[in-house]
Amino acid sequence: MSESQLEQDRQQKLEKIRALGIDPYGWRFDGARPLADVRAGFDASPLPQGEKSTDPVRVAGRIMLHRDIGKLIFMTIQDSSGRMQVALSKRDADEKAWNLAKLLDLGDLVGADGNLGLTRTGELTVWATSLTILSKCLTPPPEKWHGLTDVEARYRQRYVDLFANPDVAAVFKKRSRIIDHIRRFLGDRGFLEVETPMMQPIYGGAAARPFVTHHNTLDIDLYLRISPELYLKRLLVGGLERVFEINRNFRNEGISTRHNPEFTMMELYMACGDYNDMMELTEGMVSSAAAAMPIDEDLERAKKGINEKAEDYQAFDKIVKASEGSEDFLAWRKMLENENIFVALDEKIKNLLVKVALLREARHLQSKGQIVLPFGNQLIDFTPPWRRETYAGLLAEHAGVDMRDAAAVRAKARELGIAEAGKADEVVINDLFERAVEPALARLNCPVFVKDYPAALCPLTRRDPNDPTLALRFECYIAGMEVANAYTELNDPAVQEANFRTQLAGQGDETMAVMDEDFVAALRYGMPPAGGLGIGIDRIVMLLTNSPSIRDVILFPQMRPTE
RNA sequence: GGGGGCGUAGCUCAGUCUGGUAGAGCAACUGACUUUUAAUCAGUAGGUCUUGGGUUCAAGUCCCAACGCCCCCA
Repeated sequence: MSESQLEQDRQQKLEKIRALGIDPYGWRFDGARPLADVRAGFDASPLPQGEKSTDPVRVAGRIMLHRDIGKLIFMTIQDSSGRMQVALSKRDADEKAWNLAKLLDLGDLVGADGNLGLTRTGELTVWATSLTILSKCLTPPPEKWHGLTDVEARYRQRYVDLFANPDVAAVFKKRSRIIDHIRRFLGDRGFLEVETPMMQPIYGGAAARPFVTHHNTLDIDLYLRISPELYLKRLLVGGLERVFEINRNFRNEGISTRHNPEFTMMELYMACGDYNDMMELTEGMVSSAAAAMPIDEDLERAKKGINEKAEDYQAFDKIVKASEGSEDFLAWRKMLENENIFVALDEKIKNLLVKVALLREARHLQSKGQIVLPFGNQLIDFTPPWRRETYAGLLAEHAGVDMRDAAAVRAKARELGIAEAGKADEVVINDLFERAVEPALARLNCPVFVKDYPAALCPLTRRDPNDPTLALRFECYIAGMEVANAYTELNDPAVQEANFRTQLAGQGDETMAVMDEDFVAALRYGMPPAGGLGIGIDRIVMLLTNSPSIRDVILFPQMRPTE
């Protein structure tokens, strides 16, 4: 790899640091306090202007800004909690620290010991007396103002994205918080977290193409799981009445803004329950996770983003100030759009303004007890209870047809330009649903459960005992995304075995395609009736973090290798 | 799979329509500066314009193909 001039410059500085007798790749550095804690714990009141606190403080972070003004050096360092200014004065710092400071570059990791004080402009600053280099940054970091914006580079070099773009780290902190929340939510309700095989000799539990791998010693092919379902159900047989697993599934299919080949799924099974329990769990789990999202922090960050980036726009202050007193989002939004100056604004600034508007409204609604978060240009209301609609009801409402009237369904499909000739009835119904109903669901600003699918569409699913044409299944749609899928589970081994055989004969289009004799054998011991639920964690994180692409919520999304 | 867009300095972007010496800001280098904060000021340097073909006296620019990424549709 050839080094650019910039990298050679940095390499030379590294040698100069070594020549000072300093190891540019540092060692254990104890006691550095998170920058946000230092800031929060600082009390300026006993401190006269210009004076420094006598309490020593130790901090560490990456140098994001560096201002060398001769005999005074200011740096802004960043850790995962925030940023802080560190300053050295030639008069006060020890000589070694001063010489080192003169050799530092943007991106270097440093530790500093000193005392807190305010500068003339009131900026909280660590006035460093000694300085430690923790690691030299040999590759120049992205531009300090715009960060790393190249989408491809952001995904391929997430490690740069994370320190260069603070919003990115915020998303992944939220992701961790959401998953933690789900674990506790289920733990509180008596669910046991388990881990079942990711490498399966027989894959099943979903309709998907698997990845294949090979075990050398056993000399067998193994499949990366497409679902943990058949193992979790075995645990129900074993007497673990409530189990869940949060882990990866792998599906050998396309990649898009909503699909990554490996994705994280929460799957759970509840003995003696049914799909109604699954609805309650879904809305409880997701809405409480939504309520735990830090809207205030998001709002502060978005406002800061505008303040920094919109300096050139004179009308900007006016727009934001006008909004301060307003709790009426719609009026504010309208005002924004009517302002001539708004129309003239840069697209990025406009988006930020809309984002602030949506966050402000979400906060307002949350203060009134609703659970609302922004997603794109809309607000999603997660407040339970969520809407429960039947498949047939939605079809009647949005397509104007009776699901059981095959002729009417076909006529409507033709009217909408769907090719129906030669297709089975259930396929036409499904096409019609996708065309006529799903777009309407996508426009809703709240989650909706779609339940009681036509049995013909889910041949392997347990039927409604009162109406065998209906399957006891629901999917949950939020903002047009399918985020949850649940069933009242089948536990009759004879029916299960027949389903496997039907699948093997090439019929049906859901669940297992491969006979799993051990699974049938397990059912023969008796599996309790149960509700089963799968929730796409990545999609939930997308919704709760206002991320339009699944790649924005997966740290290292799958990319085609270069060269 | 189909359609559209993008790829220029380490980073962020102009330049492509209308072919004619490859540009700016940040970053870097040299110098000045003890309260800066996107520090400032003066000067210097930095390029296989994704890759490969083609058209042309001349290609970052036009044409074809490949590679990678993004968006929309199925």
